[in-house]
Amino acid sequence: MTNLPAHHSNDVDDCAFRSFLDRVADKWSLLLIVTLENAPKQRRRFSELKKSVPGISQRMLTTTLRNLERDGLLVRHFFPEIPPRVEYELTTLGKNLMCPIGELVQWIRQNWTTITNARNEFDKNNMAKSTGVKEC
Amino acid sequence: MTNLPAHHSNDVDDCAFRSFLDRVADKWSLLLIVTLENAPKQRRRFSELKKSVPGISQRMLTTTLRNLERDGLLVRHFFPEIPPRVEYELTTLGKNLMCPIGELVQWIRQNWTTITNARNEFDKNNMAKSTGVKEC
DNA sequence: CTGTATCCGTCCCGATACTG
DNA sequence: CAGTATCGGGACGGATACAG
Repeated sequence: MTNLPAHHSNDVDDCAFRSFLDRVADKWSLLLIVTLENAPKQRRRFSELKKSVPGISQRMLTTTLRNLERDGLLVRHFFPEIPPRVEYELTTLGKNLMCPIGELVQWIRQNWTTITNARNEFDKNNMAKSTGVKEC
Repeated sequence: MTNLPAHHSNDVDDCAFRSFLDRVADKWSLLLIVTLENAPKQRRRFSELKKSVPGISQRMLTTTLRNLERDGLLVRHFFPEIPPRVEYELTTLGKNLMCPIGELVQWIRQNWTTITNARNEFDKNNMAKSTGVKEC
C-alpha cells in the first residue's frame, strides 16, 4: 500500500525532496498548519495564530507564514481596513497536506507516553549523559 | 477510531507533544528512519547509514541515532568484534512510526513539483526578497 | 569500524524598537 | 493590528583529530 515508485532508490538523495522536507519537518510549520486546520472558519488572523501557538515569536510567525505561503500551502487575505486585518487560510494543497500531518500528530498523541517512558528508562541507564533535550 | 480525547483543545500547547515533535520534525531523524525502513534486512551499519544519507556528518549521525535510540525508536546491536560492528534496527515502535512518516514522504514525492511551481511563481512576484531557502 | 572530543563558524531565533 | 528592521546570544552542525 505504501510501496514507493519503482525508480525510487534506497538512498535519500533527492534534492527537491529534501528541500521541501526542510519545510514540512519544521516545528512551527507543522504547528501552524494544524492550528489553521482546526480553525473554526478555516481562517485565522495573525494575532489569533500568535495566541494559538504559544511560544512562537512574532518574527518566526511572520517568517513561517511567508514560507508556507511561498510553497502554496496557505493564502494570505489582506483587508485594507484601519486597523488592517489579515486572515490566513490553508489552500487545497495545504488541507491536502493535513492528511499525512494529521496522522503524524495522531500518532504522537497516541504514543508519547510510551516514548516518555523509553526516555526515562534510557536516561536511567545513561545517567548524566545529556542528550540536549530540554525539560519543560 | 481516530477521535481525539475530549479534553483536546484547539491550541497546540501540550509540552510532551511538542517535545516529541522536536524529534520527529527533524530532517536527519526522518531521513534515518526512512533509510532504516528501506534497509534490506531492516538493519544497517553505521557506515552504511552514513553513505545512504548524503550530507550527514559523523557527528550528526551519532547524535541523531542516540536520540532515536533514547526515544525507543531503534535499537543498537553492538558486536564486540575487531573491528567492532554495530547494526541499527527500528523497533516495533519505530516501524510503527513509519506509517505516518511514509505517507508524509509519499505526499512530498507526489506534490513537490506543484510546490516547486508555487515557489517559482511566488518568487517571480517577490523578486529579490530572500526567503532563506537554499538553492541546490 | 565506530565512535568521542574539541574547536569554531554559521545562522536560527528571541527581544526590542519602529512603521503604516 | 500586522507587520519590518536590527541586533546579539546561543544553539546547531561541520571539520578535524583522536581513541578503543
